[in-house]
Amino acid sequence: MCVSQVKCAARSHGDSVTSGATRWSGRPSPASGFWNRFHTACHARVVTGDTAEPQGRVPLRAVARVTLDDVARRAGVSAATASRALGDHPHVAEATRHRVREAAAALDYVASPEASRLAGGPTGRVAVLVPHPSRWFFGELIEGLEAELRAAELDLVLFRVGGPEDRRDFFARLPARRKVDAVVVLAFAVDEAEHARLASLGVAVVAAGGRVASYPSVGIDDHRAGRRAVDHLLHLGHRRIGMLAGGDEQRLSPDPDGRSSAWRAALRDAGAEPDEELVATAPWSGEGGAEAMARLLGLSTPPTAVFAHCDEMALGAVRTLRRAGLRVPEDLSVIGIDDHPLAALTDLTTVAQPVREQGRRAGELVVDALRGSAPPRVPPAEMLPTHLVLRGTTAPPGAAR
Amino acid sequence: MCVSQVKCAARSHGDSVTSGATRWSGRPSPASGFWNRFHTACHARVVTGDTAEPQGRVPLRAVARVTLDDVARRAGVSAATASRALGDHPHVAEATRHRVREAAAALDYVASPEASRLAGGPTGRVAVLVPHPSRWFFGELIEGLEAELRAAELDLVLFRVGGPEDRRDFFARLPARRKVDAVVVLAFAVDEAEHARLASLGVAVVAAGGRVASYPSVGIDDHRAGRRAVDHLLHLGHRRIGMLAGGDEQRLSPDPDGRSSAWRAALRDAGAEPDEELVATAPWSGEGGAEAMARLLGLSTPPTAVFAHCDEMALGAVRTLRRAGLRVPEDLSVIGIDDHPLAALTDLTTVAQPVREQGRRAGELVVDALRGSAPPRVPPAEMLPTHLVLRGTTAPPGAAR
DNA sequence: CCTCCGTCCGGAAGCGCTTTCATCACGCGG
DNA sequence: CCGCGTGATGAAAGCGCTTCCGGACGGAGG
Repeated sequence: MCVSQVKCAARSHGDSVTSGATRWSGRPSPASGFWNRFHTACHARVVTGDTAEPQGRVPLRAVARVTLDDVARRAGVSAATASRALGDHPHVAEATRHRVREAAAALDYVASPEASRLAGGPTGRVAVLVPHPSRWFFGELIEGLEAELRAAELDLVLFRVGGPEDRRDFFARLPARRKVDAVVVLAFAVDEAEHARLASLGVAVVAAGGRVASYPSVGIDDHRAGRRAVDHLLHLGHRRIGMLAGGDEQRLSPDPDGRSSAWRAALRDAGAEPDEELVATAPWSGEGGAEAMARLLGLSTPPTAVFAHCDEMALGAVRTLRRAGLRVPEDLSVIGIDDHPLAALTDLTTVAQPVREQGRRAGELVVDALRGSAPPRVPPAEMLPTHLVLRGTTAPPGAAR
Repeated sequence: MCVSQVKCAARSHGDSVTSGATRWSGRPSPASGFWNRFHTACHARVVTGDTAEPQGRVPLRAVARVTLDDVARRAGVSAATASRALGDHPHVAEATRHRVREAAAALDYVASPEASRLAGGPTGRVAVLVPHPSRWFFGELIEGLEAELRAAELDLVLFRVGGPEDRRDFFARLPARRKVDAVVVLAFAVDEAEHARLASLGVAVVAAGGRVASYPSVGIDDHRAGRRAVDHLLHLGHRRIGMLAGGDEQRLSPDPDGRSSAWRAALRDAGAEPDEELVATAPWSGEGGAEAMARLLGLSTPPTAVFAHCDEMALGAVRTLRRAGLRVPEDLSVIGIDDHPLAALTDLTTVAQPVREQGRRAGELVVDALRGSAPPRVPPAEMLPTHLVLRGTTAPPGAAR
């Protein structure tokens, strides 16, 4: 067929190719077809048959591979010197360094990351472990992280580590192995065994969107954020306050009890004994919140206000309430945490947290770890500020006129 | 300080190290500190001073680097044979292959991607170009893609290509260069110059979330989806139908006119001349939709229904309407496209599209391109089905009792 | 005037893998 | 019983880069 290809090497050695070898390179295996076509294009020649490629789908290799040697030659120095010059090593004459830089720029030279890494350099890659990329919170975190990593010329490799089996699989196979310089763990707790496994990667680890002991981390103070929310409801006069808690079977939250304990503490401080009956646990989603809210409505004495662990859950609760014919906030107040963009649209009162900023800071921590000389004695655990955003889903109890 | 390190090599050659060399390796440059600490740990020894690391932050390198040679030795074969065995090449005895596999498994061997790539193999990495990772649509696309790529043991490298300057920067610097086997472009159009640049990467290109001529792609039929939405409104009896169009300065949508042209065509087919006054263009966001809706409300004769290019815009519109004291759908109907999870929560009527599935299929196309032998003559352009989801934001005009 | 010690640079040795080429053992028809 | 094709294997040559070593060179110090 027109896709048959023959190695130059084989060709250049005359027709001494054995039929076996020819068969092998002529019939691309499932794993080699593409590589023949693209990656070894510089060694390969396409032997077009009668049905020549109509689409102009000839090998795409358009840029010639510029190597360090090319740069060195152009600058009139050796490859060793060129490498030193580009790598900002000392003991290179200023003039030489300049010449090499110019040559590199002129040739549009980009070091091969593979060769560089193989010879002892860094990979320039950072792994990001994320439970659920499509949730706004994680998307936002990633966005902040990406911006920072890009500025540092690091690439972001995404690994989804969602359900328990994903998680097991990841830590068992450790696909990030030998592939990255650092790992960022987004918003989930890492247990002892996993910690050990991660440590065996021999890379820097940073946590974002929550705290992980023993790693540098950025996050918010969950307890404080929770207090802000519950205190707001208490301040409005509510005493029977329900809680829609994010389920945490997969330890998605490093501080699963922060928000929950805040609810208890706030109620106690207000002189109201927390009633565990008012806690409904469900997945961190709109559906979860809707379902949990329904459970609370089934109580003989439903709450007059609910505190949801996140905005999605809060919005789910609002839907359940509306469907039940209840008015928000007149009949029941709802507050969340996050300040999801849709919270503004749906007029949801919430406690805002700077999510993208958390990603950004995590990126900085990574860069520090990679570029910095000495790691800090005690891993920094940054807490970014949160603030209450008053909107239309909270009001004093019995506010209906 | 306690972080000073000396190369084993330098040490083993006795104390012939020059003071210059010592100075250089002893004082980690901004770019080398971390690498000394982690990556070249196997060549380095930590010379702890009096202030020994108290945190037990000794070099983390815990796993010994297992090389192909180790595997080969254990299996009692040469490295060449081991490589062939693991790479599924022919001409390897079944028994040998088996032995090598076992040895590799036992040693927990993972090929060094750098070395592999350098020697002509694939990188096992796929670049994903995404405009806006925190938007649900893209997150979902990424999630689908990731699942598929993971199954094929490919890593996903994320590049945010958002605003025009990002875009220019990306295509100018082409950071994916020499780093990936394929590129997936999410939901944005690629112009001629960019196409050429991408082609120069010498990798496979796939588009998802929209069509891009000359690349294999997956997406939905925007025109058809738009028709479904507008036809629904027409069917309910609306004739004065507004449109909240997603702004497309950055050519975020490969088929910018698909949804818009659907609106025109549907109206014409229904015997109503489309009134361009009823088109409000704004960013693809809740805020954008809210603002665009406000503009339409300012018309002397506002529409009785609006078709939004996406659910976020539709939700923004709903907020504007509520704030204006209008009831949805009694006073004005609203329909979107996407079936965003919050659409279900907010009872928004919409045209659902299988976003995650698009990501998944894009992943398959990538794998096909990489593993497949011959690229298809004409790049496949898959259209995934959409369907109308009836909820509570649409009703016949004047439905208020 | 001759060391000694810097600076600056080139040669060369790998990094861990894939692939080519040569070799070897085997079984077969002549 | 020899030559030869065939399948299985090993030795070795790179891939492009970083880094080590030592040589050349020049100025300071004896």
